[in-house]
Amino acid sequence: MLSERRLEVLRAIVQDYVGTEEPVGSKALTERHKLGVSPATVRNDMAVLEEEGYIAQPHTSAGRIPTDKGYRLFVDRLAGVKPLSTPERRAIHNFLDGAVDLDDVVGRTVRLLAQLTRQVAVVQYPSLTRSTVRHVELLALAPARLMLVLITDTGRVEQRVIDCPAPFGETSLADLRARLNSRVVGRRFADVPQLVQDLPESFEEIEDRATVSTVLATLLETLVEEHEERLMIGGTANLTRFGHDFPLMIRPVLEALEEQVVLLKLLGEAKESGMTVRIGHENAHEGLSSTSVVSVGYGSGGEAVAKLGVVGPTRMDYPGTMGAVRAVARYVGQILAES
Amino acid sequence: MLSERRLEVLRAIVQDYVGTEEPVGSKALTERHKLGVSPATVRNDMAVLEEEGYIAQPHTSAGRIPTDKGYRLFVDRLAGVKPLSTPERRAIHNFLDGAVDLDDVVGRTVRLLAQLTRQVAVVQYPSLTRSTVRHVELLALAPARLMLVLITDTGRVEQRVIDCPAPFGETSLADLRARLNSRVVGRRFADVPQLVQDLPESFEEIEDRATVSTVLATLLETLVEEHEERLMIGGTANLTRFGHDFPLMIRPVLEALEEQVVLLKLLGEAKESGMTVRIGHENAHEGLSSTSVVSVGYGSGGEAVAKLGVVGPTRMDYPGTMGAVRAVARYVGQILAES
DNA sequence: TTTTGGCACTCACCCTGCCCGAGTGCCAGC
DNA sequence: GCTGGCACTCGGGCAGGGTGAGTGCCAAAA
Repeated sequence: MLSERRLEVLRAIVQDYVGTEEPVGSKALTERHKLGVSPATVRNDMAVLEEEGYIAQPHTSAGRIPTDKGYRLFVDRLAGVKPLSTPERRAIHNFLDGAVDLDDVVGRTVRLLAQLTRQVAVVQYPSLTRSTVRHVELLALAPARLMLVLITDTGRVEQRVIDCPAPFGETSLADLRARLNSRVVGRRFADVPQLVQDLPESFEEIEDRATVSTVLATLLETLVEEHEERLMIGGTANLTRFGHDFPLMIRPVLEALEEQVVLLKLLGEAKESGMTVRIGHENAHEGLSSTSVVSVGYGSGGEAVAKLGVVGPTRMDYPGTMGAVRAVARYVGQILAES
Repeated sequence: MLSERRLEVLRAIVQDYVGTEEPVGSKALTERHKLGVSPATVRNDMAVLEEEGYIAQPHTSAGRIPTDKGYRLFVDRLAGVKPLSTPERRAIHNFLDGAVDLDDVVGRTVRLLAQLTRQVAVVQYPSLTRSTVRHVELLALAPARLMLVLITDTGRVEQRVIDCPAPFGETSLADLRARLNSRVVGRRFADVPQLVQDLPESFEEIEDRATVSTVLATLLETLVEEHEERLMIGGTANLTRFGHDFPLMIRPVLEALEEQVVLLKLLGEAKESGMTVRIGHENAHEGLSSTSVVSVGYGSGGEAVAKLGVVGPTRMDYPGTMGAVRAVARYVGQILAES
């Protein structure tokens, strides 16, 4: 177990390194922080911290920098979540109010987060499976061609074109539309499959049954597809503030960010409730091994419908970032609840 | 007027520089290209080309690199558009077939373009004003709250929540929906304003008129808003291949790419028909002064509904890039026409 | 008039050796 | 257990010399 003072030294190292981006030595530490001990003592403490794997030296005779393990300890035990300042809070409101639709909300959120944290922001669209159905619309584009439009309570709209096996009358269409809606509106998407499974049988005409089956198949497919998970990223220009070695770091990170699958997995791995911080190599993806990901769920009610977060260098201001991420998530939740 | 051989020298310089990314000297030129003259002659030609502003030296006693003006001449007079190879053509088809909706088409296109050109790809969503109306849907979310859903022939879907001044009956709603659709379906969005301007008067109830006005106002607003112009970008990881000085270049470019407004203006400035190539400082935006933008319109019919293109270093393979951009645009047009 | 070979010149780049200073580890003393 | 002192290490910055690609110019050849 590390003594109180050693923890204090670690905290000081993390704070200084985050601020200066340079390895921090014992002398500088005692000057900037009131530790009440001499550099020599700090050196001894540092030696212990290094032995335990919390800090490391880039090379002999350089200062120390925190390791992933060091940041982990810092986040878990040494740092709180810094609440936002009033201007920042006001900025969130100003920025997010006045969004006209879901795309707009997500777009604004991503820009806001990027600006606030000065890092790369990632915002997931509300998940279909955790939303409820607001309306299902069926339009005849041609006699044997339908368009299915799904609208969720979170404002998300999905559409698919369906090629039907046989022409489908306007009456049957209205009928199907009505039955479909009466069954699923207000229900959660996750429950939809079992709510509609007997629909085809309730139609008399054989051709109609076939068409109904096709429609339902498309509907269900729309619900389960991985494609349903969309997200938006922004603030990639902040990658250039990664540090002096950014030319080396930036490429794998950009590549990882381009792979939506990777990002979705990243967010998916985060805890369902509360904030998640994944530091450096804790991230499964190779290219992100020198980044940290701070993510949190957001939603209109108590329940999270999706996640959002930021990706930045492991050397980031954790308290501030966590504060911004949490504040934004809360307010986006409110916005969604209102619309 | 430059002699034939001097043009040939310029072409050789551009080709070599694009390939090697290094200033090209007279000796290397005569070795790699069969110019039929000695290095000394080439040197004289280079001196002339430099005087005319087509090439420049980074510093005394280095080779020459093309200037923006040099690239311009190269693109206009010296280079054709390189047709794609069969595998590339097949890749386009494989990649783009099987897209389920418009988002998917745009997303795949952007990834495809980025991969093919190894540069940053930008794809604009089909413009609303140039599309035709496929359907207008009005849903009652609450007695005095409607959702307006617009569907275009290009598969684009826009929605807006409308707060009405007064409750609106289901009958009136159906009535409005029917009238709206009968007037605008199949028409171009640009024509919608004048097609619906007299709608409010045709309703008897005063309250209904107010609501109808509100709905129409929202509808028209949706059409004209700058917000209607959406786009998607991808392949930003390719920025890391910008050249040795990429750390300096990448930030302004990333910043410019984050500003959708900038990109929209960029595409907007391009010619309506045919391919547009803007080289270096020809781009209005400061941050893009060392990039070139190759863009072209695409659409389902003969008419362009939106544009797509790539952003890359001025030192790019123009013939290849132009070939890829054109080929992709053509095929996306086909896809849209089919759906 | 144009092309060519020759020649002196100019830099960017690389390698080397050097010094400097920040930072360390260790040890003896408090 | 803390502190001050001291020798040691090593990265970074700076100056200097060599190298080579590339140039401009000029006189001779085509």
